[in-house]
Amino acid sequence: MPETKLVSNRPTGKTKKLAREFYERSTLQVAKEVLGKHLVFHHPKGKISARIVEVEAYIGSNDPACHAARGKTHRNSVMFGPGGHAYIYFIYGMYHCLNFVTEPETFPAAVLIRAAEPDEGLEIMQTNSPDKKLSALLSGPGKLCRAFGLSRDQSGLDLTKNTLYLERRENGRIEIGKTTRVGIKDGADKLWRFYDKKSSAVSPLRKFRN
DNA sequence: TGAATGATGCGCT
DNA sequence: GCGCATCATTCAT
Repeated sequence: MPETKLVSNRPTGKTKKLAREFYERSTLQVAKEVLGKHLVFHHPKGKISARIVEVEAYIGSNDPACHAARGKTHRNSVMFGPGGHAYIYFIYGMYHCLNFVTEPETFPAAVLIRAAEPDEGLEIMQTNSPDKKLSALLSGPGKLCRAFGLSRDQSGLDLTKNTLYLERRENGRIEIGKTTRVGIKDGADKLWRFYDKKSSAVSPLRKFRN
């Protein structure tokens, strides 16, 4: 968890950055409210941002699909810490997934960021990704991390600092769709996947119930 | 248009 | 060794 030294070009004064209190609440609540927020990453090559449109909740040791279900390990230890940190893990030999740790310290839970709409830093993302089409750049958790250049090296980053964080840039309501989570075996009954119904950037439709 | 599969490497039993 | 919070490709309908 290196604290990358990068200069923030965020304007001083009134900040839109979400604070610790946003994350240290009920995971389902945080998951729904993350929709429409902007994910910002100060990549070594420049600023990248995207509007989050699809998430999933993984909640505590009683959720069999949650990485914390079988206790604390080196990999998942970030989830047991305070909310407002990044939990990034390596999966399927070639992809990474980005999560925001939620709930107060010792309660292991997180929100998986599954898809977003590209905003700033398009060229950087296109350089990082073999995909050139904007619509496909961030439409899936593995692709999102690849385009952003996020890996385990960034796991544990404090989202209240200036490298990786969330911003509130819009007001108004979002029409939220609710389905089962993708790609899991246990806990598949829970409707803990949330997405912006108006967005076309959600991950490819597989077999969702609603 | 949807199901099946291979790629690829780490974390944990 | 086995399984995995994925994705792109291949093959069948």
